[in-house]
Order: sequence, then C-alpha cells, then structure tokens
Amino acid sequence: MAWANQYRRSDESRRAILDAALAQCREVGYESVSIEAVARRAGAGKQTIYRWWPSKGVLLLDAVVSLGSDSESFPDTGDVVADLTAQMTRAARTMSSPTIGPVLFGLLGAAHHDTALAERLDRDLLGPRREACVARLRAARERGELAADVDETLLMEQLYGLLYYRSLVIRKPPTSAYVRRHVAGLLGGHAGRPRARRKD
Amino acid sequence: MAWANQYRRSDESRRAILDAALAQCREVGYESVSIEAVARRAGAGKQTIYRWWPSKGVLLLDAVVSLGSDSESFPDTGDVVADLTAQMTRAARTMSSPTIGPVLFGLLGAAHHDTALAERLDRDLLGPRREACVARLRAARERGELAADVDETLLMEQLYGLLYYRSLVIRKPPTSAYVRRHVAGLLGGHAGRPRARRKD
Amino acid sequence: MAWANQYRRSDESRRAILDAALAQCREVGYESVSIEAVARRAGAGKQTIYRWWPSKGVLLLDAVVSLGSDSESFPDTGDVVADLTAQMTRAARTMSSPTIGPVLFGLLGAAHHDTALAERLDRDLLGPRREACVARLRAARERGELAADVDETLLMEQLYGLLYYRSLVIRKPPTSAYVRRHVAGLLGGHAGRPRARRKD
Amino acid sequence: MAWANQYRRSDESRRAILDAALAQCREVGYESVSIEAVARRAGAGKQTIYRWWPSKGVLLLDAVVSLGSDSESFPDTGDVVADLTAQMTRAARTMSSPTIGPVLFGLLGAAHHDTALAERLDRDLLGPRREACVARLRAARERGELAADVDETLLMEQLYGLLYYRSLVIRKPPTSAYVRRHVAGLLGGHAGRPRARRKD
DNA sequence: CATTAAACGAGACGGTACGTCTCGTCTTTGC
DNA sequence: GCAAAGACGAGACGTACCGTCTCGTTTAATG
Repeated sequence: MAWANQYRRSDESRRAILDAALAQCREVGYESVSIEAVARRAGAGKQTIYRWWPSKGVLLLDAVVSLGSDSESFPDTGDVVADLTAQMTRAARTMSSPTIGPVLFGLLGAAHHDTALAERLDRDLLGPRREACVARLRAARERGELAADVDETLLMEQLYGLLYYRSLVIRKPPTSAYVRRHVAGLLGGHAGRPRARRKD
Repeated sequence: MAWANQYRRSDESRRAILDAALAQCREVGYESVSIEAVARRAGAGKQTIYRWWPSKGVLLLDAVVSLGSDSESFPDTGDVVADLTAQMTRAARTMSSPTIGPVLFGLLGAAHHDTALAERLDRDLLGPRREACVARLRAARERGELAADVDETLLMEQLYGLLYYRSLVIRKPPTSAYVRRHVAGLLGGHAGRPRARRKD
Repeated sequence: MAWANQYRRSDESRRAILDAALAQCREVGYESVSIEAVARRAGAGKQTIYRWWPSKGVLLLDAVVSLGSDSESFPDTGDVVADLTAQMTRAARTMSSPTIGPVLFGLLGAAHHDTALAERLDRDLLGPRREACVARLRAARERGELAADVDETLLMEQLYGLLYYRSLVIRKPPTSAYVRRHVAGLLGGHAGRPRARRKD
Repeated sequence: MAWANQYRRSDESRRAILDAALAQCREVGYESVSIEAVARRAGAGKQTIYRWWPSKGVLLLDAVVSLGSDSESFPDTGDVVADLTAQMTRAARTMSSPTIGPVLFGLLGAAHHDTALAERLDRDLLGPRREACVARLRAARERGELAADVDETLLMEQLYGLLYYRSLVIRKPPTSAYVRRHVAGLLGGHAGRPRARRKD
C-alpha cells in the first residue's frame, strides 16, 4: 500500500474514515454511500476526506484493499485442482461477505464510467489476483499437470467467471461443493499426463 | 410487456422517458442518472415518471427491456456448439453495447440493495435467458450430444460467467473467436456420443 | 410592495422566512446571519430562500420593509417644528429598536459593496423617507414658516444625520428631549416670518 | 499607537498583515474579509494573526488606526468656522477614501454585536476625534465666538452627523462647498458676539 | 355533445448531499 | 525555537436532486 503517507497527519482519522465507509456501504448500499454520512460517522470533517481521496469510488477501493482479506497469493502444494479449489473457495467467500461484496460490485459498476477508478481497481485489487492465478496455472502446465496447449488466460477467466456470475449476477454465492465441481470440471477437461492425481 | 397500460394516456411520453433514461445512462453513467434530468430531457413532468415507475432502477430496467434486443430464445439447428456460440456471441455484443452495458451493470449493482428491483431484473431480463440456455443444453443432452451426467446448470453458469467476467469485471468484451474457443472448450469437455460433429 | 407575487406558492413560508431572518439578525448580528440558519429556523428549504431573494442583504431588507413600522409620511399639522420633532422621534425609536437597528446598520454597511442592494435600499427604505422630509420642509417654506433661502436638502440631511450618528456611530440612541432640542435648534436658525409659532 | 508591542517578534510580518487586511477589505468588502485570505496575502501563518488579534474587527481597527491619516487634533487659528470647516472637510475625505471607508463602516456595523470591538473603536478611533471637536467648540464659546448657552456636544454631533449621513447612509460624500455651508449654517445659528469674523 | 376525471407539463416546496471555503485549534517542519 | 505551512473537526456556502405537492391544461371516456 502506498499509504502510511508521511504527509498525512492523523492515521487514526484515516482508519476511522475507511471503516466508516465500509460500514456505510454494507448498510445502505454502494450507490447511497455519501461522503457526508461517512464523515459524520467517522467523526471527521468532510474536507479531510476530500483532501485524501478524489472520489467515493477510490475511497471505497482503498477501504476494501486496506482490509487485506482474501490473500492474492495462490497456494502451491503440487496439486493444481486442490490449490485452485482452495483459492476459489476463499475468493467466493470474500466476494459474498456482506462487508466486501457490496463494495466490490459497486466499484465494478462505477469503473465503467470512471477511468481513474478503473485503473486503480485493476492495479490494486483485480490485476494481482488475475496474474497470480495465471501464474499458478502456468506452473501446473510446466509440470505437466495440464495439457501443453492449454490457454491459461481463458482458463483463469472461466474459473473466476463463474464466481462473479454467482455472486454478482445471480446473487447466490456458490457452495464450496459447487466450486469444487466447477474447478474439477474445468481442469479435468485439460488434464495433462497422469490425468490429475485427484479423483474429485 | 405488461405495458401498453390502458390507464396511461400518452404512450408518446412513455417512449420519450424510456429513451431519455437510456440516453442519460449512456452519457453520464448509471449512478449519475437523475429522474430530474430524465424528465427534463424527455420534456416530461417529474410526476409522470414517479407515477409509473417506483425507482430509477425499475425505470432503467423497463427501458432496457423495451429495447428487446438480444432475443432470449436460443437457436436449435441440431449443433449445440454452433448454436451456443452464436447465442453467446450475440449476448456478448449486447452486453458491450454502449447503450445497454452501463444500464445492465448498474442494475446488477443496484439489485444488491433493492430486492424489488432484483426480482424484476430476474423475472424480466435474466431468468428467461438463463432458462432458455439450460433448456437448450438439456435438449442436447437428451439427443446425446452431451454426456448423460452433465450438469446443465453449472455449464450454463460457466458459459455466461466468462461473458460477464469479460464485459463487467475486465471491461474488455470478448472477441467472437474467443467466445468460440470458450464454448467449444467447455462443451468439448462434456462431449457425448459422436464427440460433436464440429471439429473446432 | 411588489410582493404578493402571483408566482409564489406559499405565502406562509415567505412570512416564516422573513420573521426568521429578523429574529436571527437580532440574536447573532447582521454579519453572522446565515441563510442556512434562517432556513432551519423558518422550517424552510434553502432553495426556497435562494429562489426568491438574491442575497442575504435583500432578504433582510425585504424583512424590515415588510414590518412597515415607522411610517414614511410626515404629519402636517401646520407646525413644522412639532411635526418634524414627532417624526424624528419616531424614526429614532425605530432605528434603535433591537429588531430593526441591527438590520438597518448591517444593510448600510453591506450596501457599500453590493450595488444591487444599495439601489433597493434607497428605493424601498431610505428614499421615500428622505423625500417625504424634504417635501414637508418645502411646504413649511412655502407657507413662510422657514426662511425663503433655506436649503431643504441640507436641512433634511442635518436632521437625519444626528439620528444616524447617535444610533449607528455612537450606539446611544437620542432621548426624545434631545431630538426636540436638535430639531428646534436647526429650524430655529432658519426661522421665517413669525419666528415660528412654538415657544419650545 | 499602543502597538509596537515589545512582545511581538516580527514587526515586518505585523505590517504585512495590517496592509493585507486593508487591501482585502478595499477589494472584497468588510464582510467578505477572511483571516484565511489575509494570512495568505500577507505570506503569514494564520496562527500569527490569531496570536495577536482576537477578531477580524480588531485586526481591521488596528490596521486603520495604524494608518494615522486624518489627524485627530483640530486646528485653532482663532476662527471656529474656518477651523471646523477645514477639519470636517478632512474628515469627509478620509471617510470616503476607498481604503478607509469600507473598513470604518464595517467596523461601525460590527460594533453593534461585539462589545469588545465597540470599546476599542471608541477608545482608539472615534472618542479622541469627538473630544477634540468638543474641546475646540468650547474654546470658541469661551472666547465669545459662540453663544454662551450653546450645547457643544449637540453641536459636535450635528457637525459629524451630516458627514456620516452622506458618506455612510447616502454613499455620496459631501463636496467641500457643501461641508462649508453645513458648518457655517450650524455655527451661524449659534453665533456669539461679533457674529464671527468671517464673511463666508 | 357537454361533463368530468385523470394524466399531463411545469415547477414550488422541505429536505439531503454535493464539493468548496473558511473558521479557530493544533501539529509538524524548515529556517 | 519560532513562524510558515497546513491538517484537523466543524459547519456555511450556493447548486442539484430527491420525492411530494399543487397548479392550470389537455385529452378520453362517459352520461
């Protein structure tokens, strides 16, 4: 995090603002979050928010990033299917958490009309996870766990796609069993040498 | 459409309002659409909007539904892969259209805190497409084009998942070639008897 | 008054706003009157104030004019000294009233940097009283109560001058005895034919 | 000047602040002067202003007092009419100067709700001039230039009254000819022994 | 037909929030 | 070791919309 800025005076107020923003979003929904209400709730002046964050979107992005939940690094135990299932399950849980879910989906919508927000969203939140997933898939392919001709990017997007579809579009977060079938089905179709060690 | 209400006086004004709402959304983004501006743009009184629509979300949902683009019925030529590819490509195009995209993604976000909107969104827009897709997959399975143990719902969600992931999350709509590989890959993994007639 | 505007909807709210403005000014002083507080106190929306009054100054001017105290017409009993003494005493009382005083002095100050306010102030409040005074003095001169070469404008300004000096500059409103001596002294210096009928 | 305080560190910054305050008042009007803007303009820290002046009013009073224009001492050539005319003309010029006028009128208004300011205003600015005027009139009476029963205080207030009336209320500063007629008229009405040496 | 009830455009109303500015206090930093 | 710079909580500025509420004016359907 580029934060812990040496020019900022009160780190206490920064935390209060981020927490208030998250709480507000959880309670009233992304669209109804107002800087006014966040300031009131945080016991901060509005100017303090406007001084450090250019928009509601960036504020909420920072707030969610500052939580640091849902580590972006993928486990690598040597078993792709297991590793991906674990990570996807974790991601699904994060997306459907009442604190992070509303923020995330609000940000995704807002990013469509706010270029600056879109960039920061990719840089700070989405990009790293995407790349970590692709990297994990590549490692598996190089070890022969996946077919040599597999398209890791497409695979990654299919993997994440269902998660977003269930959490965002359908608003029915997948059970972990469902995630397991999802991952196994997708990777099974591209199995490499020993047809994967797992039996699903 | 339940519309074409016999109590409504001016169908002209209804169209003007829906068009104004879509235009406004395309120009300023979902969140910044205001009833005030829509009324002004449509040359209508605010009360006329509030009389017929309970919220901005429902107004925009109606507006997008009234466009009727992206037919919900799936083609059935006997070739699942071809049919699904065609329909998915059409869906991808719709999602990334500058008129419909912003509305759709705004609605998806808003639905997270507006139950009434969520229901209408499912009923009028998402549900029918989902069911049509499942029905088409079921038909294919029954004809032996897909393995007997295939889970059509999961498959449908994987199919749509990528589209939403690319259009909504990544904001880089898939090319039709990409969609083709996506569909072929997914269905190929669950091929039935004659391993599908297509050679991809 | 050009008021009782046919485009205004709620005359009730107009009165509430004017009263709130006066009360506020009496309590916190002209400079500290805020539109925000007036609106809050009147139970009105800020926009309602901004819709009808261009500035705090004009609002307070309207408020004080709407009180209509301190009639602008001078009595004419045939005795200039008595008539002017009466009117000047009335004016002094008005200027030093806790409701009108602060408003008036605030307006006079503000008019120095607000041309529009200055014009309305002259038109609605100061001008008529000035002219009425000059007219009364002219009538006296024509009847021979005052010397034929008297300068009514200068005399009027001297008459009012002391009132403003005491009320505004010194902040010690003149007693009515003082006003009587003031008027008698000034007019005595310009006595006409019968050296005025009064013996003071 | 009671200033040139030995506790003050930088006299340079004091001057810069006073000048900035005057300039600001001339440009934007008394009411719109803000400590913030004065500090910015003077290149000073806000705290430096708050440290030495309790309020905007006192700051501006100090600023105008520090100019020292419009000497408070009345000339005494032996001719009251001439002396008072000279001093009143000087006072009128001061009041209508674009630098001092706005400050003075703002202070007079503010004094109505700021007791501390009112006292300092009287002590540092108004009182001395008033007393000097009364003293000059008393000297004239004692020399027989004015009638023995003249009320010097009333006369002084009439003399100054017109000046304030013209400068502050009417916003049309008197010409020097007008001031001459004003003074001559007032004093003529109370002439003592030799009907004054001047022939006006 | 005339009557009449409603839907219409317009926009005032009491409000909330916007993003900016200033208040007066408090803290840091650089000269 | 002080003063500039400026962050801070607070709250007013004037504007934009919210959703409700009259206003007169169409406009259709009825009696």
